[in-house]
Amino acid sequence: MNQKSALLPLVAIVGPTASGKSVLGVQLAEQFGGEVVACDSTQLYRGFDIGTAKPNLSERRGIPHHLIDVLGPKEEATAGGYRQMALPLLDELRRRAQLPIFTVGTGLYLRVLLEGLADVPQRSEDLRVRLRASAKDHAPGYLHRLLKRLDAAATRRIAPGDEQKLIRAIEVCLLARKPISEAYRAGRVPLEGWRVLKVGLQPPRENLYGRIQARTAFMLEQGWLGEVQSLLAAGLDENAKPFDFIGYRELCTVLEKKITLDAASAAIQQATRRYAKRQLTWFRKEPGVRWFPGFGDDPSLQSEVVGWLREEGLDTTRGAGMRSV
RNA sequence: GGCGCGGUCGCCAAGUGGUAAGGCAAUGGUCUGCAAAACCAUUAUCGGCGGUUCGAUUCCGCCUCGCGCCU
Repeated sequence: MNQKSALLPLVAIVGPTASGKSVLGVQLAEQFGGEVVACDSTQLYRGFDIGTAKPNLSERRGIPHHLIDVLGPKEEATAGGYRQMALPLLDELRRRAQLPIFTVGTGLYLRVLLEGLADVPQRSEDLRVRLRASAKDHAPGYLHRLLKRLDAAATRRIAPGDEQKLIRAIEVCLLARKPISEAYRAGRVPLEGWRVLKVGLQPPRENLYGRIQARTAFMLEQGWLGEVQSLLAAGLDENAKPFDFIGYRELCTVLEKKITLDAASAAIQQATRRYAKRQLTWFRKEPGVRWFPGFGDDPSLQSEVVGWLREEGLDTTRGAGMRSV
């Protein structure tokens, strides 16, 4: 990293879905002269707008938003891929003296951005297909035993039933021709040159669940079902990755007349609650977060956040609060 | 009013005279390239009262609630 460049501030807003990260992000961008960077595995995809809660143009209030709509439905979002897109973007924002404000729904992506990734091969769909096939041909526990032969240390950290993680570990061992735990020991290259300020939104659980209910209804009013219909009408494969996002599968089922819209709505709310719960579990362990107990669209919470960021040395007097700290 | 069937965790649902499967949900957690994913853990004393019994959720009686049928 360039040692001569000053340490610049970077804001990351973490919190569960529907906690108001996007609204707060725009607010902070206006106050401190910044731009919003989505850190969300689903907002990456073009065409999947309503269900992924992308802020629309008027909600963006003229603030540039990045890393939204950058993938087509057939492309694969990955944590490493996200980092590769985010790093040059950060360079650009640094050059333009804009405060980067990440709205983080996908905790893994933020961690990978900040801490880096071990130098190991990417996923290989071919190899995965073969591994899954031979797992079917063998007795249960095959993948677990296979990994144990390749890397006993790694096996201890993965549950025998977690096929997804077993396959990834096996894949890395085979492709890298060395144990994955050895590759991990070599360390990773963290993000440098930025001082990361993490703002955590933590509204009371019951209120959050209420928001989820209201937002689901609102999304449906906004024409979510129609969005799904036109995606399918445009010829998109229903098996494309983004259709796995919360709600899209359910709404496909509604279009097939297999369930009612009300049933879909209930299922969507439930899936969203569970997702929020997992996010909270993840973020609770995120180091260095300054937590605020409420929603990002609450003006009093917003001013608390602004106050905290000022204390941390951010500058609101100019558009670009890019004073070195 | 009578007859029949049935009341097992928030929901669905097995089951046995010796102290209650499973699924879903919920909650907690794990996670270095599918993460809005995947996985792991935890959660009941069987409608109420009494009887029989060494021991009943399981057998008997009464009560209660639900469903169906009949008059």
